[in-house]
Amino acid sequence: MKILVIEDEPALLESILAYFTGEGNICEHAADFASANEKISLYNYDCILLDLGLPGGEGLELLTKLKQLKKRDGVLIISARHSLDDKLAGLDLGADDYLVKPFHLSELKARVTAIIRRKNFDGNNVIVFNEITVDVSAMKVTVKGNLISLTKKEFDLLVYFLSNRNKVVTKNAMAEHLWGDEMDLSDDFDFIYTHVKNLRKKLLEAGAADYLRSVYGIGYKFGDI
Amino acid sequence: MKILVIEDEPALLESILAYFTGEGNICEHAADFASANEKISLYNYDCILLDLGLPGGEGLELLTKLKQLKKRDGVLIISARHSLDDKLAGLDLGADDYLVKPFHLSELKARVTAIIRRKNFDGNNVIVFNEITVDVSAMKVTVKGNLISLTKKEFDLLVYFLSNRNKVVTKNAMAEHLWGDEMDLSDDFDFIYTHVKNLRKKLLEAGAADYLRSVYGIGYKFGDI
DNA sequence: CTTCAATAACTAAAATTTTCATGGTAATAA
DNA sequence: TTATTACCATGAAAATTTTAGTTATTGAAG
Repeated sequence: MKILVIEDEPALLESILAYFTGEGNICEHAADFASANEKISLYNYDCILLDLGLPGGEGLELLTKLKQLKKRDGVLIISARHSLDDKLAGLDLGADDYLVKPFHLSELKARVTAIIRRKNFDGNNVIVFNEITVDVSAMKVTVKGNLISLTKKEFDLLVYFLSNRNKVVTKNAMAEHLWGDEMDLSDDFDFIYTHVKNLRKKLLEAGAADYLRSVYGIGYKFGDI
Repeated sequence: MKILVIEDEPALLESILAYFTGEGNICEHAADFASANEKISLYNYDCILLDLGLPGGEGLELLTKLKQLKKRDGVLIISARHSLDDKLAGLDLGADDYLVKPFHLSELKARVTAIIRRKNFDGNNVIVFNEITVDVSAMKVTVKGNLISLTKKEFDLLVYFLSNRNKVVTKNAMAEHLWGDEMDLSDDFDFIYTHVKNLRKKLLEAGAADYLRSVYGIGYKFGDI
């Protein structure tokens, strides 16, 4: 999953990033209002971790902005104890949850997972698409009931395709989702073809129908044939 | 196991903490209402030891709070003799057991163990998984009926795997469970591999099937092959 | 002092990701 | 139509990352 961490305290930022990256997520971060504002305007995230005490601006404005932009990123407010009012205001402005500092990283993870599941998978952790099922929390994929083994990139790719089923997804969007801002989008990331190929092959070999179509010059469409 | 000790008398708190930590549990503590309230809201514990005579608030409210939060932490009330009514009220509010001061630590431990067993293992103290059985209270593990000897970490690891069988558990989650929040989760704790390896080896040597799979980049999965 | 478990450090092995080379296919324009 | 170009598919090698396995050090318990 793709997560944006907006936090100005370096130590906390680092440990959050290390934790979520270690869990296999794509993480980006912003340490001040301006860069946070830019990130949320330009990109989409599965979940945004928002610390309200930001230098350079009022964190709550970011929530307003998200609403204006009609984005549907999940937002978890990380609040210092004294800013209870901000916290409640944040929920009013559309944040999905809040967490009071200090907290355990596992608690943070649990809440982030809950938000993502609610937003992306209607509260389920299993996506079903014809003969394909994907258990997001257990990282398990079955085709016609048989478990198949995917690498992380293949898995992420499949989840991304499935949460955008029947829609054309651009190569840029895929790259952005799977590699985050480490990826220079001016590069041509041919290696995405390799991952697509490998995923495709494993699905077909397991007996799935050929749901993945390439869209010349744009990207791919995964969905009903 | 993870235990929260809510107690304001320093001497008693210390001895309880020392005792349970010495038993190999992960312990946290709170000495007043506010911090207790925060802890129980944010985190989950296998068992909470709750002394009702707390500065800063009414301890029984914590039970109400737990119920509101739909938490299922075990709760053992540590009651001064005179507060019999509170004690009974506590049981009404969902506490699992009570213990009148003064008490022997061994008595306390026995009750805590009983609560945890009831909550986590459906009243059994034995987890059975194919040819592996784990007696949680006796810390005994058998494979095909033969007793094998595990160290504390190996044992905890096995119990953790078994209570998350067939699910991918991340290295972070394992670290959090086995070492609590003392562990800096932004470190890479390679030594966890050593414990995994030792556990794996002992199980295999005792004739168990190879139930433990590593999940590249994420962690491990213990379960049916 | 000895022993054993926990941790650390390091090397080897394995798995994954990326790069590279090549051939094919679709769009575009002369 | 055909040449040209950009794009996609594939196989395999290379690079990187992650895990396994060894051995050494620390620290506590007996």
